[in-house]
Amino acid sequence: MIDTKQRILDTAERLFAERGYDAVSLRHIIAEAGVNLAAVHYHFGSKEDLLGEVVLRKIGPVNEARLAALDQAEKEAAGAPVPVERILRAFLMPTLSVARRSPDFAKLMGRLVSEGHIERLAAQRFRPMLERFVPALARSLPALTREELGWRIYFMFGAVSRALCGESQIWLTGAVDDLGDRIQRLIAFLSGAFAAPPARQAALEAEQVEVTK
Amino acid sequence: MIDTKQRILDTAERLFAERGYDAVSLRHIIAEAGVNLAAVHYHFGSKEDLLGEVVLRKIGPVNEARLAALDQAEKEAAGAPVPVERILRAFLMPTLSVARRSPDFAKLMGRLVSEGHIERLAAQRFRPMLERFVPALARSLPALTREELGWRIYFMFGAVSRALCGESQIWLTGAVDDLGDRIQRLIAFLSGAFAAPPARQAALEAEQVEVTK
DNA sequence: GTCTATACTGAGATAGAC
DNA sequence: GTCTATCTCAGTATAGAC
Repeated sequence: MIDTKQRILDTAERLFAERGYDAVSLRHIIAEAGVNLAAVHYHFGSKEDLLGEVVLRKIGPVNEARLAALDQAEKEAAGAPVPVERILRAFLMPTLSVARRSPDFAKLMGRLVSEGHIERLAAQRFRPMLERFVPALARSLPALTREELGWRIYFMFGAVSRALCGESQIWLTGAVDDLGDRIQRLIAFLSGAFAAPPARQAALEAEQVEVTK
Repeated sequence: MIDTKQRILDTAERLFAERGYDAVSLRHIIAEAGVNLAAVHYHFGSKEDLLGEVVLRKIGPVNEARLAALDQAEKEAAGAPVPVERILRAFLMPTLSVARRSPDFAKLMGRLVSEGHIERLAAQRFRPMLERFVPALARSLPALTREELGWRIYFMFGAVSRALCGESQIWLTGAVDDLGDRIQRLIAFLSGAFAAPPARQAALEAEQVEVTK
């Protein structure tokens, strides 16, 4: 078959999205795709590289939509700093858009972010997008040092991954579980988080709570 | 040996903390502990259950310290709602305290949180602590519905896990990497996040950014 | 260049002897 | 309680057919 590679990619994407990376073996994939095990390694090299190609194929359009949304927001701001919430919307709404079409993929993305795979897998695809968003945020948040902002963005990804792949809130029961709602709540959460005054360095040594072993 | 179980626990804790759950095989553990492979399954049932016992053993004192710190904060508040930042300190400082003594364990905790293992493993150990912290937060944040607060706490854990186990910030170079600093920054970040006004439900349908496939 | 068949190593788990 | 032997299943590597 000339489309062996495509069939592997499509099947892998579906299975990874449905059940997660670790839970899906290459043998599951090849069985459903109707190809040989070694073909996977021939075309992709390894299971992790296969995951990488699955992700990269989807992440490109998302990041382009993010950049387009940021362009639009900056045009509307007409030279003034773009409100943080507006920047966050530009960043998160394309995710929601993709998630609506393939909800499982959003879960996979969340899982990959939380497991730290994304940074390694898609660094080159994220960089151009981040190189626009980080300065935009920096402009809108002049009170933050670059370092402080960097950490906040880092923390942000943790919260984003929860919004994307989270399912069980052990302390809540029977909560409505619409991804759109979650993203809205996330944007409110992050807007406040970025707007917070920077950490006081002096506070570090101030308090020492000891855990008695 | 009568201390086979202890030796397995101690060795597993060290290796899991140093290299992560997935990266450590039972065969690594038994080799270093000098016990038989089947002994692990006899005493713990499975690798995951072993991880559970390792975590539970450490998490108890941390949560007790958290509760004690919250008690102290409430005493100081003398009946008034405790400031959110104070509650966050009560929650996060014991983590820092443990992390200072065993930095690798903090990383393991962060990893487990981000992978969603913690909720399942330590639900019963977290519940009593959360049943104090959630109402305390609710009192200090009357503008938030219980649901909104629940999601914010959920998002919080995502950010916490990044602070605990994060290492590489792909868009920053040469950042100082002290865990105490990270926690301080995290507290500032979360203080703002919790204080943010609640998400407007109406906003959900307002904006539709399409990703052109 | 593509793909198949098969083998290799290491993982977690288990049955049963002692 | 402990240990040997073995099972199934994973990801990976390679030789060779087309």
